[in-house]
Amino acid sequence: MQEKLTSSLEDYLEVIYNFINKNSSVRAVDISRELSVSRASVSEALKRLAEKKLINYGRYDVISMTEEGKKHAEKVIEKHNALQYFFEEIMGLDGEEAGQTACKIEHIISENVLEKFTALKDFHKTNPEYAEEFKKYCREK
Amino acid sequence: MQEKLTSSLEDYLEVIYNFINKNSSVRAVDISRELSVSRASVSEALKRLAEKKLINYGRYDVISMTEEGKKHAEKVIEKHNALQYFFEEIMGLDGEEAGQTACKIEHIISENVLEKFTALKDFHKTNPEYAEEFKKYCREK
DNA sequence: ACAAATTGTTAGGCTTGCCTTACAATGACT
DNA sequence: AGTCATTGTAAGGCAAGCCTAACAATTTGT
Repeated sequence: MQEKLTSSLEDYLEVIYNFINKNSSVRAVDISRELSVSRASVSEALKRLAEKKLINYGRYDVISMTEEGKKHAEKVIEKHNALQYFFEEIMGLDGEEAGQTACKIEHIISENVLEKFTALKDFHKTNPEYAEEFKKYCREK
Repeated sequence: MQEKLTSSLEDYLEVIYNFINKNSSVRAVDISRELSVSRASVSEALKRLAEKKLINYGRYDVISMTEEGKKHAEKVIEKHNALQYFFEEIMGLDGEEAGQTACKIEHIISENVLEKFTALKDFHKTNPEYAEEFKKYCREK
């Protein structure tokens, strides 16, 4: 079901999802600003996402997401969050770099790897002493 | 010093480096087989790497690496190894998936993130009980 | 040494993803 | 309603990366 998307299209989808959830709608120009690309590029991306039936969209039309699109976006965001937690809370990177790194890796990891990161997060939450020990180790170097 | 390269060019560089170190020479066709791309694509990539002064190469010529090229390749390989260790020994993925994942992420992470992964590896080697605990946790789920 | 196989290059094509420029549609203000 | 700013689209261009097909150079085998 989950068709493979390019990193770029996943980025667009993610932004659309987040915007709709926050403000209940998105305009092409919002996406363009968020991703720092031209409005023309957004236009193209929307066309491609609509072709793949991940969003509902027609010329000058309101943007909405299909179920398929939502599912896909949620999966990407889930990966993002697991990675962000890992890099920030476990590896001790600052939020900025953790976020940037998560943004790139989220398009790469498989379902299986996501599960591992999620497990690691759960493990860390129930056993915070292990990560503490690692951070101490880093400081002492 | 370290000029930015695309993931693709880093892959070529890595293969060239590994081949030369193993067999003392590389041919375009070796690279083509290793990366599963056409010989034509290799030709283009070699031209681009030579332009960037990472390899020494001319028409029908032997391929050798410049100091700059070696340094860059070694850095990528260092990232690869740190990631491979992480995914295989710490996260418990099988070697195959650990390798594939490392291959993609190696092009993404910063020097800083590399250092973290390296530290985690050292930490894990001196304190194997922490990772053991995590693996146990995974098994019990 | 010469034919056959292998290897490397070139040319031309395709897709993705970006850009700019110019134009079309929409919205907001008076 | 008319004007102006904003927003969206279309057209045309560019680079990276890949491809195939045809051709050139090199190597191999006898």
